[in-house]
Amino acid sequence: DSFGQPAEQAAIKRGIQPRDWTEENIAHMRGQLQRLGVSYDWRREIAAHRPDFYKWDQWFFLKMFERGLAYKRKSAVNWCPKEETVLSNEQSSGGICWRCGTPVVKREIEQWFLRTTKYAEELVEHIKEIEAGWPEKVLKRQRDWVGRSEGAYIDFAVKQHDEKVRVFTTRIDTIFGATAIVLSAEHPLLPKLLEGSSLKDDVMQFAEKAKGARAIKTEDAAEEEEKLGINTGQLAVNPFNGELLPIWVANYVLMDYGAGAVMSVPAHDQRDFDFAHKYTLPIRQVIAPIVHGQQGESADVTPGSDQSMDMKAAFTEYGVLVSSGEWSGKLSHDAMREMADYAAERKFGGGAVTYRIRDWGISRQRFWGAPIPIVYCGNCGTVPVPEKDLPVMLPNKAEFTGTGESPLKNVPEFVNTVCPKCGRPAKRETDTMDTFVDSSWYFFRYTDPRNETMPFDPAIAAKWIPVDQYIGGDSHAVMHLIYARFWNKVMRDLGLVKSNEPVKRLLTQGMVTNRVEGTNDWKAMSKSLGNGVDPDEMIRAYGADATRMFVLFAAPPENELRWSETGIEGAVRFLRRVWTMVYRWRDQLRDQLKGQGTPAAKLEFSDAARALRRKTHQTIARVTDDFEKLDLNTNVAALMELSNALAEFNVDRASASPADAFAAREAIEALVVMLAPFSPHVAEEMWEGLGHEGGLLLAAAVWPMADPELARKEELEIPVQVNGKLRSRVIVAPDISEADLRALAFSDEKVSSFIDRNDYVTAIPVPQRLVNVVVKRWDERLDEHGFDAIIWASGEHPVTSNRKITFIFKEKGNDKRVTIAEDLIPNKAGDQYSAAGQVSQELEARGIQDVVVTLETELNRSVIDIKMKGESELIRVIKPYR
RNA sequence: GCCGGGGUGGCGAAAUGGCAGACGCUACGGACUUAAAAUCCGUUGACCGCAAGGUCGUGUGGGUUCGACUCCCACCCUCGGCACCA
Repeated sequence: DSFGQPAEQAAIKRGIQPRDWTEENIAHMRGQLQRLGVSYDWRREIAAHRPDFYKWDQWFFLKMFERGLAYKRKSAVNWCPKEETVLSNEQSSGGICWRCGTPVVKREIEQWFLRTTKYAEELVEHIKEIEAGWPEKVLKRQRDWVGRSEGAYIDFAVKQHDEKVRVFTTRIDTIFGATAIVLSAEHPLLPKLLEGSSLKDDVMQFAEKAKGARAIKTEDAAEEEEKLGINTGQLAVNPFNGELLPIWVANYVLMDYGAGAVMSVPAHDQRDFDFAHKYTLPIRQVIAPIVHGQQGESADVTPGSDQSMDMKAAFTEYGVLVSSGEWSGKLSHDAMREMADYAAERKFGGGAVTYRIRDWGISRQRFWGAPIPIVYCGNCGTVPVPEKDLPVMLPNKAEFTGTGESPLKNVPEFVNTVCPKCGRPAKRETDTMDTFVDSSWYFFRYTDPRNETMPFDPAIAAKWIPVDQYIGGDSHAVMHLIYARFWNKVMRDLGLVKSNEPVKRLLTQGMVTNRVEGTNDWKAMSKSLGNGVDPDEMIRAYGADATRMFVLFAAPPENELRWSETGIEGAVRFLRRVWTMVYRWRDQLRDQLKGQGTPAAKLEFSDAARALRRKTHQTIARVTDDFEKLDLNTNVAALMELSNALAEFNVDRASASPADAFAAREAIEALVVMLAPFSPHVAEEMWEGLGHEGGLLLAAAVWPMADPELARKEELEIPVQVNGKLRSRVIVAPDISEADLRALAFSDEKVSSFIDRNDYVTAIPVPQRLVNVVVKRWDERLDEHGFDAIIWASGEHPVTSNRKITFIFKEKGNDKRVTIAEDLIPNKAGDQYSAAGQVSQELEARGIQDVVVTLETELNRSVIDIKMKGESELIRVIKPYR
């Protein structure tokens, strides 16, 4: 993306030609990227400023021109009246010329536009095709940028004129509350309406002033500006009720959105409300909030009256219509639909969709961009340059004065040409294209970079496009990424691509920022701020591999990375450790490396070797998966873990047995291969060190495959919680059943120590993860369930070594204790049932329903289950036999 | 003002609703060294305890859940975007 401002600025400042400056930079950066080992396919390098590329910018322009997608119209630019030049937004910041301090004015000049508005609907609609792969924050900003909004147009007839004022509203349901019509200062109808009016001069003067004020307001967020207006003295007719409304002109109505005019409904729009307050226009409430079926009162409120005091702000929500003729009593949403239909039937309006997106102005009064391929002929007018004459070449040299005018204007060989139609002398367009034009489609050119007859061959592009993964900063969330989507749709309609969207997955990469010296600000590195870090210096100090690894390890890619060199030593150390292992172990692993070792199937692996192999295969699986998700930082962490595991698996053992050697070789080879994407140079060296010299380069080696069988854990250490707090751990087989896991938790000694004799206990086993033993007091638990009585398990613990169980009920609000079951000895099957049965009976006798009691004895424990009403879960009293 | 992202040790950061702090940096202690650097070993969320161990802890307050950094509600702070879009 080599066209644009910086090259031209350098030309102005240093008297160097943009082309030379640009080519120098490209060469420099190419060198840096290569030194970093970034493996692009350099045969596909392209640059926007080279004629074989910008020729196609021009070609696309011509195609759009043919189809009416490129057109010219007058449009405002920032203009310094003293220097008579166009200023960029930055140059006119604060409303004054950056050089001479003269107040900036808006000036209308002819400019070229691309009709992005034609694709407004698709730009919203097709979001659903990409939303799975794009960050929500980007999609949100794109939706806002397009700014689709549904509403209605309404035409208001102007009294005593044969004219209509059209307004757009999203709240047609409030139309009975309209108390004025407000036009933009730039409204084209304004002069006509004022003809012959005594107010003409005053109003036009106001309009001029309002326009001027707007011009000065540049991007330096004009503070909440006061709403100013003037009554034109004209009246408009509300088509819904025939009411006459005064027509005003005001500074807060934008010409280039909707219809350039609004109906003012002070009661239900905050801006209209503010305006009405200032100019004491009536405020009439026609929407009432829906409150418990009650409908609010409607009221005509004039400022100063009691009612207007009540209303501190507009009520902008939906509600119920009041004082709205036949629509009174309807809900906003129904009314909106019906009223739009009503207007359509009577032909004074109807439902409509508007968009906030504007056509894309691509004219730049600059040198360093693709010339717009247009010729102006005194005879034939605006004539497109024929395709065969492309590219329209930028001249090699120009004068850079920095006055703000296109330097092309002062290159006669460029400007003077002949008309392609009639052959008479003619002049070229001297504006060049916005650089976003280049960036809108450059990646398509990668697929077919040297094509001389087309921008790219559709058949070749079809293999690559849509892009699987696009990476860019979120500063491009709207401009570039909207234009690229627009361009894709244009190309689709030209038959060049099939898909609606150019990019399936988008990663918005975070900036690498650095402190700006002398401040506390962290800003993206840049030359002008002097906070850059030279990659070459990093490479010199730490090497390309450690630099790469550190940057990828330090934070996830979408985070901002605040630059700091503390930490990069860690990457150096890590690589050095792996390096040392490779060269220290290569002799012990020699047979394995030569492929002469015993095959794995015939080897007996020790526990440690099996553990190492497990780690190896787990790491392969994790790294492979994390690459797919672009979780590169955790990816590096995984490699470090494998390296740590290898270091623990020490070298003497590796030399001791073929099985250990096998495991070590497997681990270290996998590690080296997986290291390659991060640190390619050192990995390649290590690969050679592992005995692959003369064979395939590591860059061409096969990515290791994870064997799930080997990655599987042989046993698991399962944490045991009591009431959510970690208390113990048990070692289990990975396929242990829930029941066994539960039993194991109950029998754990540490767990038992948290269980009081009068508690009841249950457990939530989560296979592979943990067990949570829930211990509660019986009374709490029963209370929660609304039982009338409290059970105590008393005397000896419910099932004890002497196997005596005693249940005691304590009635609520009564201290009397009632023993319901005593001396139950669950010994044989029959006894169990009778014991359980006895408890059930007693419970029922006391009016406690829905309780199922079972009693079971297992090898080393006894359990009483009591099933509470409405619960599937068992509450257990449990005690292991001693 | 509206919209969006984010708030976890001294720092960068991990954690399909299931052991908070993986991995690394820093710092501290130790080994090696005449010494330093490098390297290696150990400690490193806070608090209590000689220890075993315990208590607290993911911005704040509530909620859901056997269980919440993770889900829900309200609020605070912060970064970013938009800012008269009818």
